[in-house]
Amino acid sequence: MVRAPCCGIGVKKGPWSPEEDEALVGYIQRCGHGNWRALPKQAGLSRCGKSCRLRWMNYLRPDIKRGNFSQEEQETIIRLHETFGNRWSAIAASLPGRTDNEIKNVWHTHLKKLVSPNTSSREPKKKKNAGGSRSKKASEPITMQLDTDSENAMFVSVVSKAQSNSDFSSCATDSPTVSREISDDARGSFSSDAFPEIDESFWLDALSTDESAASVDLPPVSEHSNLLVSSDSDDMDFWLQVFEGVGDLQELSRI
DNA sequence: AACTGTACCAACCGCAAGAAT
DNA sequence: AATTCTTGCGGTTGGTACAGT
Repeated sequence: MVRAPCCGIGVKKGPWSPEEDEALVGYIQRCGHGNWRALPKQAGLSRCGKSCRLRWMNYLRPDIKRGNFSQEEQETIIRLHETFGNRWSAIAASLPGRTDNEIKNVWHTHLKKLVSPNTSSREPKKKKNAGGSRSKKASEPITMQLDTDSENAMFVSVVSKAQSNSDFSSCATDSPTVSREISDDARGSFSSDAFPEIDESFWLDALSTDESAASVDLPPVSEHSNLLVSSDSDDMDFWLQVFEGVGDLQELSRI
């Protein structure tokens, strides 16, 4: 079968400008994204639909949670990677607000180093930055601490001495509001400068009025837990506790 | 202060699956 | 049933910031 070329000549590539973001967000807010291929033309963008979709899904979506990954999220990724391998979308489905692309990046830049190199069998191929690099941050001593006493007894704390208060904040555990703050900060200049009119209410409105936006809402975490552990009942209790904890944090972060 | 190398992240590319015709 | 179209996914790359020398 012949696949139509994604991007024709004259289609812009590279980083998105604030104006383009604004056009894309504005269009999706008004009309949704029923047809990604037709969207760029209708929105007045010189981008291919694929690029628009990626930008929306990975950055502009209102439910994106930006900022550092909490220890719980990191641990969840590690454990889910044990189950799913490189099925990033499946892992992302269990981490509300996180994108597969972001998880993939975090895995390759941080978490992969935490697990045994032997687990690379799950990764079919890799050609770039295959170790041997002089690490500034991630190669700091890492401790995997199993907490057997606290309420979060099933969490394995992944702690980097250098990252504990830099790369990876403990936002989700320290304060449920911090992730929101980080998210807002991390949205960068366009949301606060180029998009002064887009505030929290905008995203809430977009979520409530745009059915397409609503379609990306993730089902309750507890539903995922059933799927996740269906093949490994030994982990059932673990994941129930993990996702209950994450779910609670998500709820709190919305307050 | 300048240079070099690494880490990080956003974005692109190609493939595959599912939907539509 | 076959073909075409669209979307979604995973792998990979390029640019930038920053730490180390």
